[in-house]
Amino acid sequence: MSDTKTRLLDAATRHFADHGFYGASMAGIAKDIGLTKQALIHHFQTKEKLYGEVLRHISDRLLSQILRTHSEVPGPRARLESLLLSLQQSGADNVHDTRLVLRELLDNKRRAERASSWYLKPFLDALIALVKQVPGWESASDSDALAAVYQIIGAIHFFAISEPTLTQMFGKQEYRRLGEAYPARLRTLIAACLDSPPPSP
Amino acid sequence: MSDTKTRLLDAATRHFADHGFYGASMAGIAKDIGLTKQALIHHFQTKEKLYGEVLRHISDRLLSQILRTHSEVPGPRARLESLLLSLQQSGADNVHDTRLVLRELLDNKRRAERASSWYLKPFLDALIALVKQVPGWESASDSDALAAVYQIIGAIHFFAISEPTLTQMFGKQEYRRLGEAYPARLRTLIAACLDSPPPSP
DNA sequence: GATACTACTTACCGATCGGTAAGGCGTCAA
DNA sequence: TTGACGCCTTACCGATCGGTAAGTAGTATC
Repeated sequence: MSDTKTRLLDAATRHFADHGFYGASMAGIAKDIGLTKQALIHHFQTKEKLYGEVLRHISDRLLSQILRTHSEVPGPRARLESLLLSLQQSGADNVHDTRLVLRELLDNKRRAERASSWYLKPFLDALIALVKQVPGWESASDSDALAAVYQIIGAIHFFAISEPTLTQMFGKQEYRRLGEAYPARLRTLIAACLDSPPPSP
Repeated sequence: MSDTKTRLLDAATRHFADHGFYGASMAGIAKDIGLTKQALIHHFQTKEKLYGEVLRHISDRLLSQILRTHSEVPGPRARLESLLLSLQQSGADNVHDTRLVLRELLDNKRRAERASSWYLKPFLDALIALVKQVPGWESASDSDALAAVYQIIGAIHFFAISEPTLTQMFGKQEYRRLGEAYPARLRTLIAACLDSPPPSP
């Protein structure tokens, strides 16, 4: 991919994350790197296609990076924990991506199907399979496994998008402390979730 | 408040939750209840003011209802649990509200300050104070208390907005089971969070 | 040197946006 | 009967939206 195209894609990711699909304008995205709207259209044809490319780009980053680098961690439980912690780290590093994922979830109409067949579904499937390998969870239903892991994902994503709000409410320093305390608490949260498997049917 | 105004406010809430501030149009909101755009403008002057009224309306509902009805529950721990569970119930009953809150968090620019001084701040302050009354948490810092409770809120809100996506991914029946399993798991999550206070300084 | 292609520009289009102006209609008061 | 007011309409405005058309500069191919 050409350098210009990559820079356009990055700018688009930022704008879509900041203002949503409707709030972001083609002209604004292009202007961000000193080009005109038509240069952007030249590379991506339509706004919808541009948005699709942005999503695909994010999906590639998240799924390949996270799912692959943890396949060698020994034991389902350790692997699950490592995977979720790196999801948190990834969310902290790439806030724009997380915010876009959340926006996708909120736009439940025509876009919900895109989100499902895209980012969340394969990810959740992998997590559910992993949970059911953890001792005590072998006979758990899919919904129980999903419920357990969904709470953790919620805790991760919600925190990831809250940086500006929390910073403003409690100050920069307090937020920094919060960011440091969070992974540790997340680890105990994961442990607690996995230590209390659902009653066997 | 007149009946028409209430209906306009409800329609606006729905549209803002579904499409965001920029995606929602004044004409579309008004048309939803068989009126013209100018009737809507007549009642609320501008789009910004309408949006502000929608937020205030939601804030009133959530804060008064949730915070007040649980002040009589005995003991900080039971009160905290009851409060969070009713937050979950409220999120399930009023999905539009939750989705609007999440959108507010995502629009971190000029709107973040509104979200903080509005819905989350008093709510979080109350929760932090409550956590620090729980046995074992008396000497905890604000950030530790906040981190603990923020995970739970994240788990609640993330699940509340996921209904359409989860339904589509796993089917209606599976989602129903998930919705039934969630409060129970939430209770164990809360217990786990409060049972592991941070190390005293 | 002609050709063709990529990368971009300016100029322009119709549609839609939020908002203004002015007026019609019903109700209530004087 | 008249005037004032609330509620809502049609008509219209400028700005901005995404997208099209046509053309220009640079570069590589032959």
